[in-house]
Formats: sequence, C-alpha cells, structure tokens
Amino acid sequence: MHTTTRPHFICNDCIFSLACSEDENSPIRKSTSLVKQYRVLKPREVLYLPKNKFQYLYVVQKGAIKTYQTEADGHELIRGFYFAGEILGYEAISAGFYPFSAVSLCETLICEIPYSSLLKFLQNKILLQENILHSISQQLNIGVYLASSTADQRLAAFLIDLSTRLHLLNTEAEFILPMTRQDIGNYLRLTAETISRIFSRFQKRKLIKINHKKIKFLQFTSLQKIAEGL
Amino acid sequence: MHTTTRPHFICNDCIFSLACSEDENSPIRKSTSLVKQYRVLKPREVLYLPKNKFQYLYVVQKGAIKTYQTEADGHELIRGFYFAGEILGYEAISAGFYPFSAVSLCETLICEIPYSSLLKFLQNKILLQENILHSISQQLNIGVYLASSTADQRLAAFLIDLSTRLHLLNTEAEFILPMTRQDIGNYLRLTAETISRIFSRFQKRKLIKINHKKIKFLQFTSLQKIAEGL
DNA sequence: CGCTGGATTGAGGCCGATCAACTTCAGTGG
DNA sequence: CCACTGAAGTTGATCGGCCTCAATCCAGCG
Repeated sequence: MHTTTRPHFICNDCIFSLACSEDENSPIRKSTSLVKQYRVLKPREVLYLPKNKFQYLYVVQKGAIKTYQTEADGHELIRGFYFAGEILGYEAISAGFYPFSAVSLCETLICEIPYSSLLKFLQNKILLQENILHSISQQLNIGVYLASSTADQRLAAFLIDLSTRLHLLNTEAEFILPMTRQDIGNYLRLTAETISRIFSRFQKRKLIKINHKKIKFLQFTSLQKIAEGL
Repeated sequence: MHTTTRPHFICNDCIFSLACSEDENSPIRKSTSLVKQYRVLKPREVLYLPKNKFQYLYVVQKGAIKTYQTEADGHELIRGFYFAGEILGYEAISAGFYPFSAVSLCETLICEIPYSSLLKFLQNKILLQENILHSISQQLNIGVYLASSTADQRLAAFLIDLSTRLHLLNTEAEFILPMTRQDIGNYLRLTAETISRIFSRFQKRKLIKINHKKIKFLQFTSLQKIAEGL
C-alpha cells in the first residue's frame, strides 16, 4: 500500500500539513507524522463500505472519489464527489462508522489520517483546531445547488462547481468528467437520460462542447446565468 | 436581553456545558462562562441576515428557528429547522459571515456562544474539541431524505425526523407543527399546495390526524415504510 | 472481431407545479 | 361583541418537465 514517492502539489494547502512532515526521509516524520500511509486506488476500488468502523479521514491527493448510499429500491444515491485536495470522512465522526460507501472513479491517490491520533495531536494546536473546524464548516455548504428547481439549473451549477474544484488553468480549458452520466444524475437527482439530453441541448446552444467525457466551456457566463435561474 | 431565570432542561445534554457554569449566581460563571447572554426572540424575529459578520454560534433552548436563503427569483429556500438543544451557525465558520438568514418561528429562547472565545477556550479541552467535531459531523448528515424521489416519501421522512427532534414523549403524542405549509414545502422543495394535499391524503388513509398545526401519528410504522419508499 | 457498458435520442405517461376559487383563522379596531 | 382584513390552508382543473421504456449508437477492450 505504501508508495515510494510522495506527492507535493496538494500538501502546501493541506490543513493537516501542520501534523505531517514534508520531508519523506526525515526520521522525525516517521515517529510524529500523522500520515503513516498512502494508498493507490485503482478505478472503482472500494475505500470503505457502510457500517465500516470509522478510523480514518482521507485526503485525496490525485484522482476522484464518489460517496453514495444504496436506497431500499436499489437506487444509488450519490452524496458527494471528492477531488484532489479535498477531505472525506467527516460524516463518520458522529456515528463512529461510515454512513455510506466510498469508491474511486479513476486511479486515485489518498492519504490516511487516523482520527484517534488526530484528536490526540489536536490538543494545544489551536491553529489546526481552527483549520479543521473551518474545513468541516465548508462541507456544510456543499451542493446547495441541488435545491435548484430545474434540471438545467442544477446541471449548469454542477459543471461550474466541478470546474472550480478540478483546479483548471482557465475556464476555457477542456477537461475530463471523471464520472458517468448516471453518477451525475444520481447526484443531481435526475436520470442519466436527462443529463444526456441537457448536455446535447447545451451543445446545440453553443454553451459547451462535449464528447463523451471530454468537456469544454464555450460561454461560461451564460452557464452561470442558467445556474442562477436567469 | 438578559433573562433572570435560566433554563436547565437542555443544558444537561449541551456540548458547551463544559464551558458554561450551571450555577447562575456563581461569581465564577460571570468571568469564565462562555455564555454571557441569552436572548428571547418573538415570533418571526430575525436572528441574523446573510452577510452578517459571524460572531456567535447559537443553541436553541426553547422554540424553533428556520434558516433560509432567498433565491434570485424571490423564492425562499429553507436550509434547516432548529429546535430545542440544536446548534446553528456552523455554516458561517468557513466564510466568516452567515451565508443565509435565521428567523424564529415562534417565541424562542437561545444562548449566544461567542466563537472567538470558544476557540480560545478550546485549547487543552480535548473532550470539548471532540464533542464539537461530533456535533458538526452530525449536521453533515441532516436532511438526507431531501433526496427521496416522491413527495410522499419526503414528507413522511420529514414528519418522522420532526417527531424525534421535538422530544416527544411517545410516537402517538399529538404535537404542534411550528412552521407553515409553505415553510415545509420550501424545505422539501415542494409547493404548499402539495404539502396540504399529502396531509389530506395521509389523513384519509388514517396514517395521521391533522388539524391545521396540530398533528398526531396514527400509524407510525406505515409512515416509516412510506419514508423508505416501500 | 464481437462483446459490453455507457451514451444518445425518441415516444408516451405521470407527478407535482401552476393558477384559481373558496374556507378558515388570527389579529385589529369599532 | 361583531365586522373587517390579510395570511394560511384546502381543494379542483390544467399544464409541463422529467421519468420510463425502448431502440440505437459508440468507444474501449479482451
């Protein structure tokens, strides 16, 4: 499970860097670092399942992860997508177990943060305390656009949200949708067909260019207006 | 704004009790207690508005509060309801200001927790740290049932959720809906008419007894089945 | 090469929104 | 006390957006 090389591009902004030595070879790191283990996940590899004992928070270093729960009718309800630099697992703190499943969408690299060690480490680290509260607070505001009334609004808002979270160089850059139409639909509470239809409609209106998983914004501001319901 | 009497029924379970002396008359309390101020809100009194500077977390001692944001089209989108013992304001930690409005639904009593004092107080209080993380984590799992597909499912799940959060003595007890049909609709992403119709339908099926704001469960388990989509 | 899962496109149906009329209730002032 | 008022709630008729079901297309891959 260990990787020999350690990625750095995310670490600079990571709230746990205060507890995680930057120097891979430092002897100090081995004893004090919060992050003892990295994991590489192949596409569609399970990170955790519902009712699994909560032990770790995870930081996505590279790749993408979806969390979801399976409804009584077998329908898959997506709770969230997590990309490079984002943290998952907070929902499990209160219950003591993960309330749903987490699966990688593509090859993904993650750091494991043992929660019990983190709690011990937290004492006296007022800055880290603040940063963690800040970070969880952010997650309370995720996906507000799920409440948007029309399907066009929700999908436009989703695309804009994605584009910011995938660290694009600019808003006109082409990027890859790591998830399927079905995943998007399960997240936005729409069907895959509806997602497909709206993509086609957006393309006809020259708002985006889309070809399977490759997507590119042509009129970012128009999309924003749609997202806002104007 | 101060009240002379101090309520106790909530305090025993309050995560901030560690930082909040139980004894109203103790001289210690005045200097060390986190909670310096209580506030009584009349019905429909504003607690905070969007963009207001974030200074306090609030604990509801008695009554009910709704948080909401107003969409571009003027539609009021309800983010959450908060009842006795529940905490609101966490969403503001990351932004530094409250991202939406909070208004009381009926006469309501709240405690103000100054966030900056709380942060200072947190140091070395590992139990309090844990409790707060636990408490925010819970809020990440609120309102999952908003994703339920049908209107009947969402409303049934909402009623069940309400009944647990209002501290009813038993599941057959009659209780008061503190919010309007419109509020419920704005929370569940349905119209007030739809809420009214479903209430009528549930009543015809003898699942509930409802008369304006007074409601009573007649077949709790049937409601649970509806909520689960069975 | 054919297989398989994902994506696209079309036809038809249903659930919840919209619009509108009416009732009930709480609050106010004569 | 009752009349008046406006907000909240109920109920009905109609409409439209999204779902369902189905056929076809396409890319990736053994």
